[in-house]
Amino acid sequence: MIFSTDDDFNLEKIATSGQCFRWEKITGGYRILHDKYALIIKEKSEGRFEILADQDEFNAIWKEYLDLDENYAEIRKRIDANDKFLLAAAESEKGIRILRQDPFETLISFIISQNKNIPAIEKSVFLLTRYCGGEKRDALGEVYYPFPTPEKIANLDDKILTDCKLGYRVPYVKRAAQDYCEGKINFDKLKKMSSDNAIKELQKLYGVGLKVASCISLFGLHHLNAFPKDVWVKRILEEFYKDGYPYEKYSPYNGVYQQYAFAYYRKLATKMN
DNA sequence: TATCAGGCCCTAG
DNA sequence: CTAGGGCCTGAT
Repeated sequence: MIFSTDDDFNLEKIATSGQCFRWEKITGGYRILHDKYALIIKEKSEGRFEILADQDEFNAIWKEYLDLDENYAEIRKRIDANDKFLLAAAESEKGIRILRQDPFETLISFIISQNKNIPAIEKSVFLLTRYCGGEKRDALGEVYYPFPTPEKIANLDDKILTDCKLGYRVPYVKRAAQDYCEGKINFDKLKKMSSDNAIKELQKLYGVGLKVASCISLFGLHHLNAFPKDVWVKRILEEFYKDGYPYEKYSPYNGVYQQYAFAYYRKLATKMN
């Protein structure tokens, strides 16, 4: 089917934004893996997308995942006219959306992400899905692996997790899955909390610090106000917001602006080198 | 060979 | 409570 949108929606920008680790570039578009699902999507012309899914599947899964009920152009309009850096960042990076990813997948993926660059994260996540098996086929008949269930990960041998290149994160990943299985993590409850409180709760998990907890809040619980501070964002704050960052003014969309700023700054930084 | 990458744990002070 | 060393791994 085809769907159209006149809101910000750029596949490549989302794919490279660092919020998701299972988008694969294919000719003319992407194969998106999410939870146990797969979607083939291609942009046919400006704002017109072809997807290999029927209307029911689109409505049931992908519409929500791609956050198509949110209006990102409106969110961009709230940026302070004097905030030159953020205005430039949003103009350059518009098209990024905050996906509504599966919370458990997000939890595990961002525990894995620590001290890794994006290709390394993608590799580890892929290996984890492959070792867990459950082979499925996408609409083109190609094999993919669903994201493993908590039970599966909780019962994996440490040797397998090590083979996924998880290194010292092996016990973190395992314990997160076990905690979930034991009912110690309630994502529905966390979703209803403020991002600040959810982050505090998430930080109680072994191997989850402030940065990872913030990413889970933003990308897994869809708390658009969560503001992950990695080394790059810290540099942005030092360079452009010496007198303080206007979190209050940008509430409740701090996380969206963080994504623009992060992507833009990284682009500037890589251009320099 | 050393350093760093979208951090976190743990120990010392 | 804050600072700093150590840590799997892969890239440069």
